[in-house]
Amino acid sequence: MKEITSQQQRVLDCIQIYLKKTGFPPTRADICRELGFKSPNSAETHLRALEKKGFISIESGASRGISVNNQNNSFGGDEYPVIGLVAAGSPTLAEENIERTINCPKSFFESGFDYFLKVRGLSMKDAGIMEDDLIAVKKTTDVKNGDIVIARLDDEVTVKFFNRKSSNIVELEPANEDFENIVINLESEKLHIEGKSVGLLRRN
Amino acid sequence: MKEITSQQQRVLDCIQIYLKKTGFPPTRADICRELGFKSPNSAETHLRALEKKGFISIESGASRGISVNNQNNSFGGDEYPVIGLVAAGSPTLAEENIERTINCPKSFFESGFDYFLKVRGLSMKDAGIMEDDLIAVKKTTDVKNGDIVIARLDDEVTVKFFNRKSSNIVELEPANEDFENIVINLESEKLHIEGKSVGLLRRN
DNA sequence: TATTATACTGTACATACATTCAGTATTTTT
DNA sequence: AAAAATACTGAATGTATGTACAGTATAATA
Repeated sequence: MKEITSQQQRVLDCIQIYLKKTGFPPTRADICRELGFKSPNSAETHLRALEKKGFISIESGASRGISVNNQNNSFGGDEYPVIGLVAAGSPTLAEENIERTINCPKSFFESGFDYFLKVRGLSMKDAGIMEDDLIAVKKTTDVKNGDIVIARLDDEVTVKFFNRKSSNIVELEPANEDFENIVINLESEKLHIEGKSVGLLRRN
Repeated sequence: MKEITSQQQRVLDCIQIYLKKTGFPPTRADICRELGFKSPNSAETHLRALEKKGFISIESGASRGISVNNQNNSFGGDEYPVIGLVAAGSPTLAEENIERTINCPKSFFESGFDYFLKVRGLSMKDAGIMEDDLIAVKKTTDVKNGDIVIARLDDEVTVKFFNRKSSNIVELEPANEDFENIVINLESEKLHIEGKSVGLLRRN
């Protein structure tokens, strides 16, 4: 795959946007209209260049016979970051915390979600959450008792069941008898709820 | 969305298959070729019916101006069937066994996969597989010791660890101390390996 | 019983579209 | 310094394609 020029990139983007908007590829004239060209041959030559470089395929003679060569097609879905659950430090979306990204439909986990969190340890094993599992996290502070939450205590981030005992006592409960409940007095300790688990992804 | 007739369904399927294969919608003539019609008007009338019923939209005057009205499907992935793990009967892809489908990128689970299996029971809970989890199953008989396999014994389908003890003794091991190993003598009993687990999906 | 929807074949035609040819100009590569 | 790639305008042409019109026939509604 040779390098693409900026104008060719504009044409490629135009094709993908048109495709997403209408469901079918643009004609030469459509591309001209979108990008302000005045001759269909402007689009034509760009298409030929894109084809030569391997970015698209053109079905000869067919109207709108353009297909984008993108096997790992990220279009339509989104790239979601995978964040490592480091012992210290919050799971922010800062670039240095992002291990990689996963392409996944927006609506994949019912209530929508913001990122994947890679699990360390077995403190939630009885809830079926194992080491290296990816938890789909929705950023929210609106959590109910029984929710699996991503909580930050000082600089420690953990995944636990949320259980509000009283107005200022919260228990974070593991799902593993080898671990103990974390009891937090909100008056003396600072608890930050990063979000809650809305799903899980495991890849063998 | 009114009900679709079988012929209209064939046309709709044809459009989606064509779209997936080529990247752009078919012409009336293409549909005729695919489905054996001899007049472009056959395709035309079916398209009009599908449009009237809301399954597709047609851009008037535009070549190949067909778009499938499928809000949760503009994604460059595939529809994978979800099959219930019924106590009796094999998890075939027969239509009556398919609970629903999930749209998911082809490459979502590394080695590729064929369908999702909805888990019943807790026999694999220590492996982090809980009730109602969806196991991504790759159809294969090439399994190694330690793989989580989908096995059929007579008409019983189970998910267990695979462990070949000798040339004709296979053990299927649960991951839950409340359950016991299933020892199979291949000479007297018939074991069918449906496939193996290549991932897991859980939606809260 | 009349009417509408379904399910086709077959012909015809205007136009939407791909594609080629002829230019001009700038930049990059050889 | 020559050749090739990039980046356009503008006009022309053949055909790919949507679409309307004319029929035939059966099943489902009203």
